[in-house]
Amino acid sequence: MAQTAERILSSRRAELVAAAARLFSERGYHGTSMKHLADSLGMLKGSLYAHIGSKEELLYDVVDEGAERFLTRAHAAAAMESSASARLEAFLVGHIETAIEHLDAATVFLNEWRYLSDDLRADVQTKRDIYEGLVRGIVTDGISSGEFRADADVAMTARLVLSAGNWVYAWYRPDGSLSSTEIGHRYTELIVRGLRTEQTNPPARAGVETEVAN
Amino acid sequence: MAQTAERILSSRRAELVAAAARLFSERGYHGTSMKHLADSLGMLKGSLYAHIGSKEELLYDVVDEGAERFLTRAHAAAAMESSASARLEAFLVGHIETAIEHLDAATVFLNEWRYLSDDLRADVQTKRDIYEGLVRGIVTDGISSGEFRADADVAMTARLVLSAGNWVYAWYRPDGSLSSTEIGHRYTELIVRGLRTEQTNPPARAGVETEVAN
DNA sequence: AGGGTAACCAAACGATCGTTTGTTTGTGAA
DNA sequence: TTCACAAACAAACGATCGTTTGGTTACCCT
Repeated sequence: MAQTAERILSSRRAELVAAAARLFSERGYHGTSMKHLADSLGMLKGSLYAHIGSKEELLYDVVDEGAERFLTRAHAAAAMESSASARLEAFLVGHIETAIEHLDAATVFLNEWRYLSDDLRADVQTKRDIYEGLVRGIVTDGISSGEFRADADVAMTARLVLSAGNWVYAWYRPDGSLSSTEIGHRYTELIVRGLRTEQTNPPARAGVETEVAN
Repeated sequence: MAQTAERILSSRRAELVAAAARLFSERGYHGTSMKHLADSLGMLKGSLYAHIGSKEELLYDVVDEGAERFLTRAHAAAAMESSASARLEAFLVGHIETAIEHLDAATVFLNEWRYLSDDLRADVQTKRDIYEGLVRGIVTDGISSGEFRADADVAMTARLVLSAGNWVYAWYRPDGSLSSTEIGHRYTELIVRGLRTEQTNPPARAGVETEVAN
């Protein structure tokens, strides 16, 4: 990838990418003009081209930055030496923490990546496939270890986890009462509880039944 | 709403809206020009304005059409006289069937509605709030009837259901092996299993574990 | 046969699009 | 003091943007 060298050398360029992430996430890629971007940085649109090659290159940088962040956290979660439930929780919590900490880049990664040209989009697609493979691997591990139900649908379970995480950007507001960690924890609880085999269910059983109304 | 009358009278207009739904879903609202739209219909861009008032009006029509479809199905599901699990399944299956049957409008409804001007977007936001309220109502009913765990998180559960349904557009391909009904059914199973109180768990317990396939 | 009308064309409007070019400024190293 | 270099300006490029205007078909109703 050609722009790695530039990215290391230029610090001003990183500011451009950060500003682009914010604008692309708010107004969309096609809804953001180079003048918008230049205005937000207090310069003229032509001056941007001292730092970048094209508008699309900017989009790729934002999207790829998002992809790399998600992948890094996911690899760490998948490599943990612990139960599948714990790894699934680490995966989902990591995903949601990443999405919220870098909400702009995550939003662009999820919404605007499809406007990349074929070559660049294929790059991103590869990373997305790897990402989904990591979740599926965790679920598969949980099944073969007996931790999860043997008849669990791996693909659909992985999709449910990703759906929960990927939709956070659409409803999360920074002033909400739940931390990103707490959100991930609660989602995981909901999902994992339905995945467990009976003997691994949490013990508190009699206590629950006393609270049943009706 | 002013354009209802026009919508009834003109059939050609409906074709414009349908073409706009397809293009907006593929290229995004800002990525679709009036020339794109006119080309797809074999006419000149200026001629479009015999049928519509503005490009944004077209976006609103597509988005609102999507919102109304989701709401209609959801009201029907919520009004069913059956268990909360059954209504939750009807809701989610209805959502996913609607999303897949009208994939273009659903995609635009989910992705492009934020580009509406403040007034029109507020209209849509109201409908989204009602929609979310319907899911929460079903979950709340399930808790107070004892069908769902008393400590279930209503807001997060509703969000999980909506996340699962809203993300379908992002991965579903018509050539896939699962029908929309089946997708909704499997998601519901995953979610509801984690919601149930213990005594309402499905009976088949020993038989499940023999079906190790996947 | 004539009037109405829906549908569309042809041409243009000013504004804005992403990008390029040549020049000027400020700053630190030699 | 000079040189180098990064950063930004000033101005323009052709293309395309959403929209408007005035005129031209073709068909239905009576």
